[in-house]
Amino acid sequence: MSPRTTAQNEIIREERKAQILDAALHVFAEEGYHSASVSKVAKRAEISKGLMYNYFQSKEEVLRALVVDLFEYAMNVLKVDVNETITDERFKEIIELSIFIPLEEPQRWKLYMSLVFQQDVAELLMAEMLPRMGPFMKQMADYFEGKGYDDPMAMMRVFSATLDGIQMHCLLDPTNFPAETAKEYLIKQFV
Amino acid sequence: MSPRTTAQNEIIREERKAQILDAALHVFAEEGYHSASVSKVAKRAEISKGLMYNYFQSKEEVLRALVVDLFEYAMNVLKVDVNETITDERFKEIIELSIFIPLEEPQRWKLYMSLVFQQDVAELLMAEMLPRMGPFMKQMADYFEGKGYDDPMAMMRVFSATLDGIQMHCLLDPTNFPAETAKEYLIKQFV
Amino acid sequence: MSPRTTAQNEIIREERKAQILDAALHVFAEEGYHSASVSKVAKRAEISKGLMYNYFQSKEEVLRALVVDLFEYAMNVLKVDVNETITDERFKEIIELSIFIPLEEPQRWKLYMSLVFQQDVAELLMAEMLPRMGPFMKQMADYFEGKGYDDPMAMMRVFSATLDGIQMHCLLDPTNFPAETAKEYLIKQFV
Amino acid sequence: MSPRTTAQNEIIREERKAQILDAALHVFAEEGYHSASVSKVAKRAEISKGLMYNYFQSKEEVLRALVVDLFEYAMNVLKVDVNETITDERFKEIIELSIFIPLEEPQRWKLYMSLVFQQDVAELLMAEMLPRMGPFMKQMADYFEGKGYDDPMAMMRVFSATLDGIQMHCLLDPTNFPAETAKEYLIKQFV
DNA sequence: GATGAATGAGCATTCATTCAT
DNA sequence: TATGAATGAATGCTCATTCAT
Repeated sequence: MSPRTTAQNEIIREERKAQILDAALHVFAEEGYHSASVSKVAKRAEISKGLMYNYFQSKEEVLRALVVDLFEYAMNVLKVDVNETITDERFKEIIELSIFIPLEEPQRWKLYMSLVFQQDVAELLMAEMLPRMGPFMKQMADYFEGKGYDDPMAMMRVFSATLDGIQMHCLLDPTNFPAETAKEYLIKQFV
Repeated sequence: MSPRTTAQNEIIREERKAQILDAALHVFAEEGYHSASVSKVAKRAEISKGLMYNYFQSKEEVLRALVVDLFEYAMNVLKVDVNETITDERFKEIIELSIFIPLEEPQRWKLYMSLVFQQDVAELLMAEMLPRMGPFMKQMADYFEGKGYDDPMAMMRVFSATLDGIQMHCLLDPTNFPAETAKEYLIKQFV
Repeated sequence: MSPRTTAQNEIIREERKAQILDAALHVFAEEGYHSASVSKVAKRAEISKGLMYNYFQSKEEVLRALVVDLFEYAMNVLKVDVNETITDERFKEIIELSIFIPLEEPQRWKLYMSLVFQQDVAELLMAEMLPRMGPFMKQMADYFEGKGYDDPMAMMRVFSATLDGIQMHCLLDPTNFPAETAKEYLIKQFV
Repeated sequence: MSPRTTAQNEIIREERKAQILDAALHVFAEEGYHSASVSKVAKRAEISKGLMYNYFQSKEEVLRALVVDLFEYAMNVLKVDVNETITDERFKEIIELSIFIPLEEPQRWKLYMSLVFQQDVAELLMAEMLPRMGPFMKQMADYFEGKGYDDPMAMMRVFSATLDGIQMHCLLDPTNFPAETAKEYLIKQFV
């Protein structure tokens, strides 16, 4: 019986991690991070409770990993490349993707939203997110600068806030919120 | 000889209730509804845990009372009168108040925001809020109708979402968020 | 405002006590002594919790009083006179009354039965009951002695046990238990 | 390398369950089901409170298991075989065993008796017991039918009640109750 | 790598009892 | 006499985490 090679182990580990994070995403989103129990996550991941602690040091560590994942996922679907210069066309695309993508994975986004306002968790969240967000925000500020705004940084923040508000309402009431109207409105105002 | 009069008891009860709700507001806002313990609320209110249950049937009932309070407070500070017709001047006022008032009582608003995305709690929240919100939303839709928008209801929702997004960012980063820019932007776009 | 006279107070006290005991009987019987709360007893008696402690030192004291009451009630309905000599006719009457009276106030008897097997309560119960029971048991033993039994005391205890068993089953299943058959059986065997 | 095998775990589980039930039996019997605390049961079982909930979903579930156990134990010691026809000899044996067996494990029986009259618990108890009791009661009714009684079912119930009464007194006062006299009396009357 | 038995601190809630009025 | 606000210890139960295997 030859033992698994290190490489094989690495693959197994990655798979297991993904499995756990996927389970955690659903359970946390459904019940809220604090109410959700590690047992339930383990059960959903079809592994033992003990094994979870082999992969993540604590429940909080699972959350942290989830948040990092979320960010990477978001950057991917928005096709962010922090080195390009944003054109009007590209800006429109960002708006469209931002509004419609959350609807494809509402669990992920609801979880994220629910965390932002949980003071104790938010700090952890921001510690992970902010450094990663910076370049993207800079990029958008540059776009607004090109548009001739006095205070492009401020404009970028107003835009971000507006977009977040619309995403939020889309998530909370996906069937009734007028996403299309919102999209057109955003494009008219900001592009 | 005689015990406390009914009136005296009524006063005590009202005071205590306010005391408990105030404590709960802070503790829930700081730690999130689920993480916060009844013990901590009681300690902050400087009463015994048992007494809390003399005033509220459960932790959830405290939350419910808090939410009702919040709504009434919001309607007051926005000086809402659902029978008036909203003028441009009045609409400007609503925007200004909406942006700056949360900053005066950030705890209240953070709590509210944290609840919206807590799936299990959100239902409870919406059951209390929606019927109360309806008339105000209608009033704003009428304003947009007067402005000649094709779909005033949709516009109202986009406006609400935008405003919520801006309030949210104000709350999360009060020192850096450009509230003044946001206000001017909202007035320019919607009034 | 003249104060109440001592005599008037005494009457009020007796009434109140009866009121409390009646409430306690029902609440204890319905929920069991331990599960029943003093609050509920007070509510049923339509007095304040505090006042209960004016009349009884503790929940246990209420129970004790209830048991004493129960015993007196039982002795009354059985028309016990410890000085008479029991005749066959009288013995038949005791059997009949013993079987059918519990059915008229099942609450009282169920409570009593539920207490007998609650070790902690049973001691208290027996401390109150046994001294009061003694003479009546003696009286019955005398009856069996007259019947020529070798060990009349033993016979009395077997009879008591039999009677208790039948009472118990009557109470537990009043609609189906063949009380009439049981009565006839007892009379045939013991008289 | 590998964790405990399923078989090993099964053994541990069975042992622990027995340990908990044994502890619960004593604690419940001594203090009554309602008064007894889960903590005390755990302490007596020399395990943590938490572990109890690994084995039983609730305090009530422990009780239920105890009752089922009790019944099985009773059927065993009475050597019940619901398919046999009861002879006089066998009937005598049932009487003897019924009187003397409770004395060997008084805790078990006292617990059982204490539950019968605890209205809320009794339902649970009967739901478990009645379906199991039925065939045995039928068997005894058949015996009385064979004896030529008019209403063998009624006779069976009178007999059961008598037996219960005698068991009850035996348990409550094992040192003084004339068990031998009772046994002879029962045999004389019913066999 | 993997299990699940085991822990102990913590939770929301209840309740007998006290006491200022 | 009468009230009910107030207490604090106790209750049934949950759960993140540890650890022997």
